[in-house]
Amino acid sequence: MHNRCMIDPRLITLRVFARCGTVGATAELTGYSPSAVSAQLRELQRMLGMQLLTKDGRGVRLTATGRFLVAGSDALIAEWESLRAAAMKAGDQVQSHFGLGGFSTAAAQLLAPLAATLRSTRPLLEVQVLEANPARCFDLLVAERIDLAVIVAMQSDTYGEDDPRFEQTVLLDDPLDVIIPADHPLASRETVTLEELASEPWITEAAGSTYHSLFTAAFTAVGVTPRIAHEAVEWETQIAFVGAGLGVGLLPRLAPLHSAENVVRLRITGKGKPARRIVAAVRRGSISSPLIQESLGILQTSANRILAARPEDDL
Amino acid sequence: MHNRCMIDPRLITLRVFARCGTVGATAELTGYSPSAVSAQLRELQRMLGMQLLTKDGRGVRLTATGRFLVAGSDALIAEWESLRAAAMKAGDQVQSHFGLGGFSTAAAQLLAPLAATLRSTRPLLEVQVLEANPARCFDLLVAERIDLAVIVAMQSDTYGEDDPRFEQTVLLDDPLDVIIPADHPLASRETVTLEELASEPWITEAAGSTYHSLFTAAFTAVGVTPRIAHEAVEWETQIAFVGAGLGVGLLPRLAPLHSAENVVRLRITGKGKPARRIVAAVRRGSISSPLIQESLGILQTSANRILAARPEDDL
DNA sequence: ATCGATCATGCACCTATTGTGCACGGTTCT
DNA sequence: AGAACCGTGCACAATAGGTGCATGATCGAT
Repeated sequence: MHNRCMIDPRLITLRVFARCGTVGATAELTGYSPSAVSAQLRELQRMLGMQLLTKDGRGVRLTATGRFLVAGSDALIAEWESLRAAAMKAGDQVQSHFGLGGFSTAAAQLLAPLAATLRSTRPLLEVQVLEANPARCFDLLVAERIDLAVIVAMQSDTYGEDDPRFEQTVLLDDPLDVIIPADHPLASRETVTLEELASEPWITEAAGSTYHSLFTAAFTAVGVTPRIAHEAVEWETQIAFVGAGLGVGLLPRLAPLHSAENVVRLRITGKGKPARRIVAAVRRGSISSPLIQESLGILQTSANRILAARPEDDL
Repeated sequence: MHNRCMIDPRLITLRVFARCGTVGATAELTGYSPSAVSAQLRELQRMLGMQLLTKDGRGVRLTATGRFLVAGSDALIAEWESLRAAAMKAGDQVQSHFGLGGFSTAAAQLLAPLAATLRSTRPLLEVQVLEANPARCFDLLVAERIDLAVIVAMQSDTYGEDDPRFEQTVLLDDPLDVIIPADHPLASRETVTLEELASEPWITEAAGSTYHSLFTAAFTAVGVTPRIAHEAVEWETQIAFVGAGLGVGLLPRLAPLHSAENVVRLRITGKGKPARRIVAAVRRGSISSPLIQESLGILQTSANRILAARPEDDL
């Protein structure tokens, strides 16, 4: 937790609060206790001589001044990250701690190799990996709990693609496959189109959950409205449902099917080739840091290796 | 000492160290003990994972990385000052502490009225005034011990007129007068030229001291090389020397002659009208802060009042 | 060459900041 | 009315961060 420095940690806490709106959630995200967050915010106001928060029902809310300060602090944070990165580069220095974040399949296939490589090339560096969904990864970046995140790009309602707080780099596009029961009439095919599966009962994530938008986007692209029969939270569960003959589903190429019985994975053809875009995100300004640069290189290498293992028409 | 905040105080300490070069001097300027400064710098290096200092003889010296960091931090500090000022303005907030610095005559004629006015208009604000020479005022600004300084502009070897760390505002030009013994042949005149006094024995500050450059600049402008007979540290002493008939001297209009016996003050005419320029200096970015703005207004008013009391040909 | 001056730093110690855990009061929803 | 939730105040504990003194290293002057 030594990462929170240089810029007063209380300001970082305020930024996290601005994101999640309650003291409790801020505490959870920053790793402090609620009382600590409360005390920090109070102290910050006292120190700056500004009223940043107002009572609002049973919670608290940012004042106009508070929102102004948070908005303006983006540039300040970026300035510092940039200076730090430049100094690290100029001085050929090494940092001691590096926090990584990512979702499960990314963690397995991209972050794990990255961590392993870094561990061998930089033995002094203590690498910490946190598994978290994309939205939380952004939160953790803001909270300075992690320094680099590998996530699925999504037009989140809270974090845009060009958010001034981050810089994002595309690593690879991960196509979505169809999984169907082994005894399904189409199971012997190599490829299918979504149109062919339009009338099937679909299994997906709950609406509003992390990757649900991938599902809807895929069908929107081809103008088909699927019938959602079942909902699952984990890929594993979804696979099991498909194996039990409850319906069909979409599964990203990177998500392993393991040796699931009774389930077949088919590539999707047709005009809409659904895919999820996997990107690396860092705090704005920090991208020129040598460690970040090296990490992005390693990630890109892993991504390229994955791409190289695919049939050409899939790239 | 709550003023040092937001940006890690250790970085401020590093900046002060970069200015004065030794741990001891940094300690004196910042108000810490030498051990504290040493510990801070050590901790800063550990935290950033950068080597900022190297042993150099019996002292320490900045590494290239250290210099880089210090240079880059100018923009960071300015960014924060700017954000803070904007937030104060946007939120119509008040700060609780305000540090002023200036040299003696400025303190008497400009800072004292300013402090008095602020005390009445903003009773909650605790104003602290520090008397210090211009170079030290800049140091104190960097060290964040003061927020505004009223000084004599000078082409210092360490702080230039367009230093990226400060913003300066001209308040007024304070002409230099000649003081001569009352029994001097020229004492009955209203005005003199420096050429007329070229052969007189001059009394001045010690070479290298704060305002000595004013003296040399005045004579350089008219191409005369004065004979320096005596040296004094304080204006009072200089006046006493003149009163004792030891020679003649230059005295800024703002410096009071009190009721010194045997001494006459004469205006200087001729092509070179020597003057010292009095300016207000603040940390870059902070100039748009409401409190700074109000202070500058008050100072300008005081300055205008002083100017208005002068004969027209002297403005 | 020696002695004193200067400078940075380590150590013992102390203080004050800043964290946690728990209890409490206010607010909203049912 | 009651339950759930949210923020905050308080006692207490840990730790960051300060001072003062002693020490070692280096430089300059005698």
